[in-house]
Amino acid sequence: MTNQNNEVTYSIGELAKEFDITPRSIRFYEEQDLLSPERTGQTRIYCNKDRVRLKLIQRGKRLGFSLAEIKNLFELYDSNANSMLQLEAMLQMTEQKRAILRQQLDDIQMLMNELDEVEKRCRDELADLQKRGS
Amino acid sequence: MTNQNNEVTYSIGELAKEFDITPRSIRFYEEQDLLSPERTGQTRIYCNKDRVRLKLIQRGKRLGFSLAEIKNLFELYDSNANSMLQLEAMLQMTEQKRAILRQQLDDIQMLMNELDEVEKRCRDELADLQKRGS
DNA sequence: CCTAACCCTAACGTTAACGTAAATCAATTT
DNA sequence: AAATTGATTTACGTTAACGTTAGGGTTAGG
Repeated sequence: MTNQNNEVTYSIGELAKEFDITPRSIRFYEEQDLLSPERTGQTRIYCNKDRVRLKLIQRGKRLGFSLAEIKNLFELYDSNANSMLQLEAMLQMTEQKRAILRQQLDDIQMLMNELDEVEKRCRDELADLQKRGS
Repeated sequence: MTNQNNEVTYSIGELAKEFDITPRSIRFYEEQDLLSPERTGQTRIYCNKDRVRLKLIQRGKRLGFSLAEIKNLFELYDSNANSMLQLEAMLQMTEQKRAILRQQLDDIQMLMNELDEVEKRCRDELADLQKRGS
């Protein structure tokens, strides 16, 4: 659907289906101030910004971030800091998040290497079995 | 300390301090079958393998894995599969985990890009303020 | 002998992120 | 008109990963 400004809108059910989550979750995110959809009477109307946010929420969760941290990132992104102090605080925040991401990159790299080993051992065993078997 | 085989051992307190967690957590991991330390009477004695596992647990948690998934990875690694079926199941598992890690890599890349943007906007603002201020 | 610093078990409490159930309302469909 | 479909609020239930408290044992030092 579209609203009065000809923007695309979504119902809670549509978004739930698209992102494979329940309406309950979407309402919960709103309760936690991660979303703030319009209303038509009682029913919620989601715009494209809300949809993008849902995507970001999923991404954050895949990285093991809590909803509070994700909200924090939203505020970082939306923030219109105007004082030097605020701006410097923001730079600190971005650097902090960056550190976490770097750590995760390291972690992933190491885990991948281990998976390589497991897989190699596994393939060796398989080859061995086939040799014996034939 | 060292045990009868001249291997290095640790008390629960030492490991707790080293990894900056509580003894409670370490005992909980044992309850969940992620650790299985020796005992001397009632008190737990941890060897180097246990220490390594704790490191892996931390890493898994940083990536947002549940303790059950981490245990799963341990089993993957320790497993001495011998049948073709088991081996193929293991290869499936490693590929599955790999897919998750690839997804996380993508997620991290995108988040990093966004942080870049936030930071850039921030620096521009700061430069602007300083120009005005001087 | 007493205290401090460790260790232990047992068991209830807590927080995050929803799940689930009940009761209601509005718009279609049959 | 009755029933289905999809929305709403309210509120209690659930799971994971510990935190916390209570009660008790043992070894080193003063």
